[in-house]
Amino acid sequence: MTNHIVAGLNESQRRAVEAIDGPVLALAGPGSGKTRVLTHRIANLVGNHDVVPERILAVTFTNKAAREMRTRMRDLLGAGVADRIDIGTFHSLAARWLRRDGTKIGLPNSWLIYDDDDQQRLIRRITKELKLPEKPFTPRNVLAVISNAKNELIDVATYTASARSPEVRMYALCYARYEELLQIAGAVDFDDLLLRTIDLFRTDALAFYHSRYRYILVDEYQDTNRAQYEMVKALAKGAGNIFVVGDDDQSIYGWRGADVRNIRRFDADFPGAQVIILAENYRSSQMILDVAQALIDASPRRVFRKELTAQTSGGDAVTWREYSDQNDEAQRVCDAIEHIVVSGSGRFSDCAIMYRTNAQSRAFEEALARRRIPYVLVGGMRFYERREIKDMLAWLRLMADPHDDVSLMRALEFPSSGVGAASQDHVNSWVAANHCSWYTGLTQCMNDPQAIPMLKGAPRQRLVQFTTRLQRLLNQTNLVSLLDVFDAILIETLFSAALNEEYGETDGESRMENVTELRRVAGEYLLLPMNEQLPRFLEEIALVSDVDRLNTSDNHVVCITMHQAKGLEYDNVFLVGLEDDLLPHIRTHQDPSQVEEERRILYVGITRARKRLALSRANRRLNRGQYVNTISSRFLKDIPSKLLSNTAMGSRVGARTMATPNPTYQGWGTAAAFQANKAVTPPPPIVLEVGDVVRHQRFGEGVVLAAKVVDDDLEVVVKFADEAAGEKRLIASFARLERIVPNH
DNA sequence: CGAAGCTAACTTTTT
DNA sequence: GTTAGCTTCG
Repeated sequence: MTNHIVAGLNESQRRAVEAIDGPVLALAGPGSGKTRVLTHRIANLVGNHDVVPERILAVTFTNKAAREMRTRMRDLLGAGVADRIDIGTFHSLAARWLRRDGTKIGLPNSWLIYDDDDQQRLIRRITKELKLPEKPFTPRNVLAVISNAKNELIDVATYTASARSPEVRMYALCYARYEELLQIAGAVDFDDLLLRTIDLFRTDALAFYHSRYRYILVDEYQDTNRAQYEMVKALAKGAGNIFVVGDDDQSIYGWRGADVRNIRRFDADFPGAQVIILAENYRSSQMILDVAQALIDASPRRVFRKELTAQTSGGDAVTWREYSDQNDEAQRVCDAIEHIVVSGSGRFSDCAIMYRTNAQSRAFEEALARRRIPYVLVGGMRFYERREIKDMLAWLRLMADPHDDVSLMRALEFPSSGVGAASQDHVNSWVAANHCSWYTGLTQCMNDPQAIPMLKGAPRQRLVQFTTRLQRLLNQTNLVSLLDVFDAILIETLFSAALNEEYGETDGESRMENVTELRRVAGEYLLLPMNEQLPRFLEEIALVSDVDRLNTSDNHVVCITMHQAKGLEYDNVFLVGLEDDLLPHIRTHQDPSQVEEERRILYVGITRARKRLALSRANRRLNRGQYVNTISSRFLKDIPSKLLSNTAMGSRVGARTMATPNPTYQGWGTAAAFQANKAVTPPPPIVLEVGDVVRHQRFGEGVVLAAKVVDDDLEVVVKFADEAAGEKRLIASFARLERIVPNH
C-alpha cells in the first residue's frame, strides 16, 4: 500500500521506511533526511502495518532529538497515538526502566542520579580519605579511569584482579570505595544507568521487554559505547526487528567510550542485515558539500564510502580567511553577520559560530555584546550547574533521599552550618569505619552524645542543630506538592537571606532569581502524583543538557561547540579557530585515530551549513595571558584551494575601519527592526559621563572616572565602593552598568 | 572556624 | 584570565 506516509521520500529513504522486518542498517550522511526516515518508518509501522504504538521503542542520543521526534510523530499520527510510543535517550529510558524494575537487581526503591559534579566531589573525598597524592590522582583522572572501566563493563573485582602496577592498584581502591559510597548514598552515576540496565536484561525481566518492544529504532548508532551496544543487542534478541541509523563519518564521541566499530560490524552482529545508504543531501549547497567531501575522502581508513550530492549545483563560495588574532577574527565574523542581517539575506538566528573548545567563545561573546548583536552561548556554565542551583538541589535531593552524602555535605555548607573541616573529618572517618551514610551517622550522634567520641561540645551541637533542621523538613506532613517542599526548604533554611549574606545584596538577589526560575520548572511537575513529583523533577534535571534548552525561535546568533552542534543546521556557519593545536586539538596529536576523530568533528561542523560557510583562523592567539603564534589546521591541506575563496562573507562591511562607522548599520537600533527576541535584547546603549554613579551586578556601586568611545561602544573606568573590586575598565554595554546618580 | 589572599594549574569535547 | 584549593591570619 503506497500512501501519504511514503509519498515524497526518495528511493533509499523509502526502502529504509519499508524494510520493517529483521535487522536494518541505514547509513545516513549529513542532511540526508535521517529524522524523516525514522519518523516515517514509525508512522508506516503504525499506519500501514497495524503495529500497536506501545510495541515501538525509539532511542536517541539527546533529549532534543527525542523531543523533536516526538513532535514530528504527533504531526504524523496525532498526539493520542504518538505519545504511546516510547521515545527517549539511552540514559532516560534506562532510568525509566530502572524506576520500574530496579529492585529486581538490588537497587533501592528510590535512588538518585549523580552528575559530573557530584561524582567529582565523591572522588575528592575518596582521594583525601586514601591520602593519595594530587599528582596523577586528580578527581578528573580518577573519574575518567572509573568511567572507562565501566564503559568497558569491567566491574570492581575484575579491575582489581587485573591491576598490576601500584598506581593501578590505587585506582582500583578508589573504584571500590566509589562504588561503596554510591551504594550507601542510594545513588547511580550516568554509566550505572546503562550498566544496571544490562544487569536487569540478564534477569528474567528481559522477557517483559522483549514482549513489549517488537520494533526497535536507534539513532546515531555510531556513537554507542559498549554498554549501549549490549543494551541494544539484548533488546533486539526479542523480535529481531532492529533498525539503526548512523554515519561512521560523524562519529565524534570516541573520547567518551563511543566505539565506531559498533556500526561498522553491524552486519556481522546481525546476520542478514540490510544496508541502506542515504547520501542525497537536502541541507547544504553543492559548494559546501564539495568541501566536506574532500575533507572526509582524505581520511585514510573509511569503511562505508558515501558520495554526498546536493539538490542543486553551485551556491555561494566557501571562504577561508586568516586573521591577525582572536579578537580580529571575532570582529570580522561580527562584520559578516551584520552584513547578512543588514543586507536582508538572513536573520541573526540564521547564523552560528562554531568552535572546537568552549574557551574560544570569550572573544566572540565580547565582540557580539559590544556591537549589541543578540546571541546565546550554548555550553560553558550550565544553568543547573550554577552554585545556588546546586545548593538548592542538594536540599531537594535530601528530601528524596537523606542518605545522599554528596548532597548532605553540600547542604552543610550552604547555608553555612558552621561545621568545619575538623568535624567533617571526624564524621567521615566514623561513617567510613561503619560503612554507613552521613545521615545515619548524624542521627546516631544526635541521639547518643558518645556515638562519635571525637565529636563533642560546640561542634557537635552545630551538627545536631543541622540534623534537627533536616529532620524537621523530612517530617513535615503538610507538604502536598513539590512546590510545598520547595518552599518549606526556602523557609527552613532562610535560603534567600543566606544568598544575600554569602554574595552580597545585588549578586544575592540575582542568584535568587535563578532559584525562582528553578521553582518555576518545579511547578511543571504538579500534575503528577505527589510521590512522583520530586523524583521525576530531579531525574529530568540530571539528564537535561544545554542544547535541550536552546530555543531556536528566538532571533539570536548561536555560539556553540562543533560537538554540541551535531544535529543542528544553520544557513550561515562560521567555523573559527581552524588551527593545528586547536583542531586537531593538541592532545590528540600523538594518536592518529584521535586525529581522524578531529577530522570528523570538522566534517560535522562543515555539514551544519545550508547556504554559506566561512572558515577562519587567527595567526596568533591569546592562550593563558600570552600570545602564541599558530599555524593552519592540517586539514586545510585536504581541501583543494579552488574550493575556497578568500573573500570574506560580507567583505564590504569587513572593509570598514573603526574611524568610519558603517552608515547603514547603527548597532542595535537597526537590528531591532529584525524582530529580536525580548529575552536576549541587550539594554539600550547607555551614555555615561565622568562623575556618574553606576551600579554593576557583581561589583556593586561605583563612580565613573573616565569614559571614551572605542569601536562604537563606550569604555569606562569605574572606581567601585567595594574595596575588593577596586578600579575596573569596562565596556559599558557588556558590563550592563546601570546609572543611578547622574553627574549634573 | 571562616575570610582573605595566595598559588598553581589549567582548558576538549558531555549523556 | 579564571578557578579551585591551600595557607595564613583574625
